[in-house]
Amino acid sequence: MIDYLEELNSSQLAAVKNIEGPMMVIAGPGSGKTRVLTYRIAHLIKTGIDAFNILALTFTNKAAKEMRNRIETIINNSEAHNLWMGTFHSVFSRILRIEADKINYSPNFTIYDTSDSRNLIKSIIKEMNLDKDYYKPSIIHNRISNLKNNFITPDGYENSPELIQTDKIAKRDAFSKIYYKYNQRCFKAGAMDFDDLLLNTYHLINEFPDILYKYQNKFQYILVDEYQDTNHIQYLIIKKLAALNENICVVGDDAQSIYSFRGADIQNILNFQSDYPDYLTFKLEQNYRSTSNIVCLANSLINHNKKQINKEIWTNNHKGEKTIICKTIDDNEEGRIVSNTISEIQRKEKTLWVDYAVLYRTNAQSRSLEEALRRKNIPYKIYGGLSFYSRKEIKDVLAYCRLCINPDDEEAIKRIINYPARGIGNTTMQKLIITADNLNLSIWDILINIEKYDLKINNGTKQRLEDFTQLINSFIITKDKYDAYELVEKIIKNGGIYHDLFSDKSIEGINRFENVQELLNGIKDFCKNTKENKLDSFMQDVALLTNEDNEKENDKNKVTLMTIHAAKGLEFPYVFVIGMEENLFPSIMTIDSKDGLEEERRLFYVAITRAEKRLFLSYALNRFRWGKYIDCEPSRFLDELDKQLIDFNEIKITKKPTYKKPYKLYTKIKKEASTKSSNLKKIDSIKNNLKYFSNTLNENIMVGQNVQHSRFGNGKVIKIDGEYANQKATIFFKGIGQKILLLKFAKLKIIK
DNA sequence: GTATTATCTAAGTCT
DNA sequence: TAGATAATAC
Repeated sequence: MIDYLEELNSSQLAAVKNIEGPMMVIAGPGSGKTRVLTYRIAHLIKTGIDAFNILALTFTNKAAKEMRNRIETIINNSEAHNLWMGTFHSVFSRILRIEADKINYSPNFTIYDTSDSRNLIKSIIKEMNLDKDYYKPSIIHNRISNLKNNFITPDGYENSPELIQTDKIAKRDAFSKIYYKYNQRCFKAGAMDFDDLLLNTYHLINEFPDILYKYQNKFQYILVDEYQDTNHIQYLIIKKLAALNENICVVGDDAQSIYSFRGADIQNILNFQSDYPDYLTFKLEQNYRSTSNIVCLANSLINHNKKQINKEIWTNNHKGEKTIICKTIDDNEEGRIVSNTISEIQRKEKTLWVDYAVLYRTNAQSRSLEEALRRKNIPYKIYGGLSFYSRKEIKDVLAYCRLCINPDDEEAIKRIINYPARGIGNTTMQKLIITADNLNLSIWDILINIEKYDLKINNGTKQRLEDFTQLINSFIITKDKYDAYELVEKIIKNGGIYHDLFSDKSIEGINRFENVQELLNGIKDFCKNTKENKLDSFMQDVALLTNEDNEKENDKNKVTLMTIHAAKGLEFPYVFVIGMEENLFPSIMTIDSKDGLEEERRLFYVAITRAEKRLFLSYALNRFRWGKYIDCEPSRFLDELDKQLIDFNEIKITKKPTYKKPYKLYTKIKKEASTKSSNLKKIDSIKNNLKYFSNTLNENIMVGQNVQHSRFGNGKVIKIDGEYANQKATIFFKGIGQKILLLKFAKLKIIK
């Protein structure tokens, strides 16, 4: 057994050993916060507290998983399995599924993700014939989400002249009606959105004292990580749950609060102090992560913020190198410089790729980076952006699955009632929705009793609807007979998805097919690893999954590309923060308000403090944004950094290559080629361009070579067909078999 | 009702 | 620029 208490410094040890009572740990970046949390939980269990009685709320599911594993090794038994540990959303959805009947939901309720919610709002706006210039789904949704997070129901909204006035001015008089309808439709569809998971949990424990009591007794020890990023509802729920025992430990850092847009409220830290007057504070101020230069640089930045809890972050680590700020001509050059620098350091210092991270303010910035890294054959992985689970083909398959579990799910029905095309169009769908809405029933209720209602549809359409109902029913009937994998396989085959995807031989089509295959593989793994291998179990938290939750083995040693938000809690030896420009970072949306600006500064603080050994900052004078080049100015944050800790422009600006930007060239060609124009001259010139393009990107892949593919792993090239951009390689992958891949999309790396 | 093409419009961070 | 929507032809 590891003697865990030996590995802590005095303040960490004090925080770990203080078992009873309310306590707050203020933990600077790199100060061993996760260590304190894991050791504290391990210590609780070691002193005889039952793991069943511990609740730990983390910020990501990945963090929870890692922590659980570490606790398991520390305490050397499997008791850690009994811990309740996860994000607020996943823990609360688990409680809600157990207690669903109390609030008139089925335990199999659906979780609507952002796009489900927005689609629903969009159709409500359409049904109400509202002016879509004033009623934009995303704005309405944000507003609803904000209200929910501030605990304001539609009725509460109606009672607030102030809120009503705000919407009146914005010409959104019908807002409260939309809000009301949205809730009603979610409920009827047996669905909760992300905010409902919190709100309904609050309702549950607020209105059912026996349930509150049950969980108060169960969760005798509560730990909350990243407390600075909890919102008001989360605060209220924790407060209620902890009220009986008051054994609550919150861990956070006000300087790293970066989620106010999601309702996070630093006020929660102050509330904690007034709620539990006899609380104890532990400050972790020693940074073990970064060089002293980086720690001082971060301090010099964050001192510009007015709102702060007093603390002094310091380190014993050696000085290290200065931070480099690099000016570049445009975003493409920025990408090139970053990738050149990475490969240079990698060559000199023999590091792993996983030691590098490139961080940015917005997801859109990843593109120029990707291009540069690919050109240098540097393996990378992008986090965030379009998640695997938000791809159309994946959502389609999951919509079938959702219907099997909860046929009332309106968004799922809308998604697939005509996918694959079965002749049920918009008009029919509108009739169904309106009838259901009028009768206060779900669409499925109408479908299964279609004879009973006068929908004014012709017999052909009616037959098609009946066929659809029959199809879904056939899955529902057999859903307990098969495990999740078998059932989804049946759905894909019988539902016509397989046929639809398989017949599409375009590049995108092949890609979609592969994605569905990957989903199936994921479900197969799930079935192998759990006893509860029915579809119900698989679907339970699928809406709460993110890309990080299904990390692949061969993704491990890669350069990380992610937003700063996503990088919270992580650390890397080498960190690049790109796009240090006004209007981008700080974002243009925040520069008008002091609070907004302070939050952006905290965000930059988070970015800086991810770095262990070296930090590189860069900005471009020109950036391709919103379809055109715009002039940029360096970020004001750069001026706020201590100049003594910085070297400007140490990286030499590489000579601009003479070729045009391949990406642009390619999209242009794709567009031209698809217009089927038979202008010979044009095609000729396109061919020449493509030749150039494919030569630059494919790095001369030849028969017999060993190559690496991001998904399939290592393989050998057997055959190459086609010309230029249409070049296809037949490759044999170990353990997977033969695949035909289009070279320009396959992102192959030659292995020597 | 469906598939294709032309036009318009928005543009952030995440569970 | 890219995604959504409107317009058009089948």
